[in-house]
Amino acid sequence: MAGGTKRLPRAVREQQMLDAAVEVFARRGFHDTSMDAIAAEAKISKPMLYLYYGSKDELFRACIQREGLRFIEAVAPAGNPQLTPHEQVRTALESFLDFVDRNRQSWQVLYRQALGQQTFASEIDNARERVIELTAKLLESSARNADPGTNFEVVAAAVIGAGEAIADRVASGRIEVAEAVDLLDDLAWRGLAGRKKVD
Amino acid sequence: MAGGTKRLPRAVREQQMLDAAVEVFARRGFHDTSMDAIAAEAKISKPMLYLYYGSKDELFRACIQREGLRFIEAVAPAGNPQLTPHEQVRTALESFLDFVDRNRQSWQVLYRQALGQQTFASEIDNARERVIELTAKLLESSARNADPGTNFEVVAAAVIGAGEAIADRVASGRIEVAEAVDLLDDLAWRGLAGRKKVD
Amino acid sequence: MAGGTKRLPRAVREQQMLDAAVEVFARRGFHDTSMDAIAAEAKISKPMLYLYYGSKDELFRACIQREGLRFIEAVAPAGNPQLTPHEQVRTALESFLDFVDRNRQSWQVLYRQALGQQTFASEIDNARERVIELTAKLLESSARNADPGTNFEVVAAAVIGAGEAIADRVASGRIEVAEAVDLLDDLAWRGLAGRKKVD
Amino acid sequence: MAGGTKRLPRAVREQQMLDAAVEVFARRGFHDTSMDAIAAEAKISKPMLYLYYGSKDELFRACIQREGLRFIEAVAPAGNPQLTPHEQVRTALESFLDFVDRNRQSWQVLYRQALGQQTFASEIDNARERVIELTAKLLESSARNADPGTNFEVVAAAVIGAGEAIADRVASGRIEVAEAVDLLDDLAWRGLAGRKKVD
DNA sequence: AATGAATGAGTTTTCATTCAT
DNA sequence: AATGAATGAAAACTCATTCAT
Repeated sequence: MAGGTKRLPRAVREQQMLDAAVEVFARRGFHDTSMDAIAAEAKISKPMLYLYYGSKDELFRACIQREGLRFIEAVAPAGNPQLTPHEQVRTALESFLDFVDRNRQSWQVLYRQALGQQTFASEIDNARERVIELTAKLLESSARNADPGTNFEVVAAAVIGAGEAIADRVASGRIEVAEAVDLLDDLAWRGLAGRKKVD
Repeated sequence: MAGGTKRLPRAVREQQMLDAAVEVFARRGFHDTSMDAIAAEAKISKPMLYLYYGSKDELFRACIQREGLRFIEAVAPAGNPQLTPHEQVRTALESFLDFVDRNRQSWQVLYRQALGQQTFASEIDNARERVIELTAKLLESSARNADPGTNFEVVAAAVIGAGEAIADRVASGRIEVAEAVDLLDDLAWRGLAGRKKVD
Repeated sequence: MAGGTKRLPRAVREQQMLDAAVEVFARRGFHDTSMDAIAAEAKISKPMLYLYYGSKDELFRACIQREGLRFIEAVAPAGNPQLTPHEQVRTALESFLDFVDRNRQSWQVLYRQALGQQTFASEIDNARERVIELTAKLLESSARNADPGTNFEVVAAAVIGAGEAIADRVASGRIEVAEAVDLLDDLAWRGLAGRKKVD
Repeated sequence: MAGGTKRLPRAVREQQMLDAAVEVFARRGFHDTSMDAIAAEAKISKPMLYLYYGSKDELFRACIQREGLRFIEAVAPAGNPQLTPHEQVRTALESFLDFVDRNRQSWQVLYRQALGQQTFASEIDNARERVIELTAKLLESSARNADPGTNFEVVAAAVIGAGEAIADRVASGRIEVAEAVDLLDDLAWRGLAGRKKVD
């Protein structure tokens, strides 16, 4: 009677499980999260977890994947050709930091942490590289007058890196999204020297 | 009489142990490293480890601390007042990436990974904050003409974040230190828009 | 409408299941065989298996029983009164080893293995005892001139034991049926000491 | 205080553990024996078991090995050149069945059962083959007047097989060692047909 | 008649950690 | 000062078995 034991279609259960997994992984970290804990959180039995995801690793991988997708989906729309290059970059930044702000746990623990989990670092790096590529394209089209030899992918990596650092500050509440966006936008566009005049 | 059981002064033993610990933690990651493995690497017995460091956590903490110090020591000299502000920033960047290049394991696994280890994230964040503060000062004195309201600490965080991202690329051999320094220096100083002309 | 869910008469289903069970038990061993695997092999659902056989143990028992029957059926015809005693024994041997040769898996894994499965040892022993009794009768009538006090059942056990050992060698391909039959026949009839002259 | 927790030298513990393992494996069978049960029987903790033997499989293997050695040691002395061939065979048989009689558990479950444990069958077969070789040599030198083409190894296999079957009857108390020895000796030497005249 | 969905109960295995010497 | 011996506690994973449909 106690609410459990419902027969749910596969797809629903899958999400229910991922939700629980993300939640607990986020709260306690990968290694300190037991399958028992996830099962409990999802209000299902452990074997279900294994039935659906095969192993703890796979489950975590699935979490990363889903969150990665959501992440990309949140940032991608910035690439709207209707906007000027500058606006596009700004929008991307905004989407990014906004996503982090609204998904602090996912960001702080899933993303950051997975990088520390040898086994999954590549998964994360893939997602990140996709974001970097996307960003590189934005930058490329937004900085037409830049040095033609510019390696935009690396520049994008740097910019994303800066964004990540700021994102951490957003996620930990040390800075507001709006302020962060302004700062990064400004910094990216005009650099340190040009914060008033040019060097 | 036979091999082993040498009585070493405390300080020596401590380093011997930390060396071993860093080595193994770096190679296998925090959770996948057993105290057994560290003891074996240090060629001492496990109880010794506990005698000196009390617990695995403390031991790891000690590793972080030492590496953090080395890190700061490597970067600090950049704050040489004899150099122009620009030179100081450049030197700092160079020291930073150089350190990473020469200590890839420490960087990639100890530093990055510790961030994922809930328990130690603060340790790392402390070290990082110190670096950020240092950098903030450098930036502050190197950008005298900047907007007076500029929050240099956050800017520094962003710059360090960019640096970290690039550092990852250095550590994984995807980019050379020299090139990375040039790129970051250029990016930081003139921003995206100013890479030739102004926006 | 689409594939599956055929309604089959009980008897057919039963055989289909036993076939699958024997196949998988033989390939992987009792404990390493999951009900899932059997259901998959039989292309039916697990509950079906339980509906028909109640439990894994019962299912295995059913396998043993069926194979035991086939076994007896293969050997029994040797008891043809038209044949001389010697011929009968020889024929029995031949049938036995021939059965093993043609049912290597059944022999090597089902039979041998079941002996190791505490729970089923008795099942096997029963089947074996039936064979031994059969053999004992054959021997009794084929060795009219033997010591009248001879305990033929034990002799039969020994002979069957020898047969089993040789059967293992047949099943593993280390000896041919024909050669094995000759050897055993000779050995049984004349013993080690009398291996010079003919019967 | 409760008797446990003594510091024992490695060698002693090893035996203590093997004793317990053999005991429990024998009583319950390989798969139905948990490491917990063995640890309890040995009055030590489970980790010790793993420290010394690495895994359940290895532990079982160690049991087989030890029992196999004891087995061989029990039978080997029969190969005393002072005895006549006939005596040697008889002594071997006697040692064999005597060993089984005095080590019923070892025989009935370790030996028989291991054969059913896919993973260990080869271990057992090795031990058995060694016994067969030994026996083959005995037979060869005890049956000088046999057909020169005789494949003694196979004959030995048959004899040992017969012996095993009888051993089972000994182990289950259905026949006395003495009677069994006489019967097998007689059977082996004179065969079924020759059960009238004396040696 | 037939099955997809679900789980209770257990197993092996691994560590960080501590005595007794 | 130094260690071999020992363990409590927990985690991942599996499987026979049963509902609800």
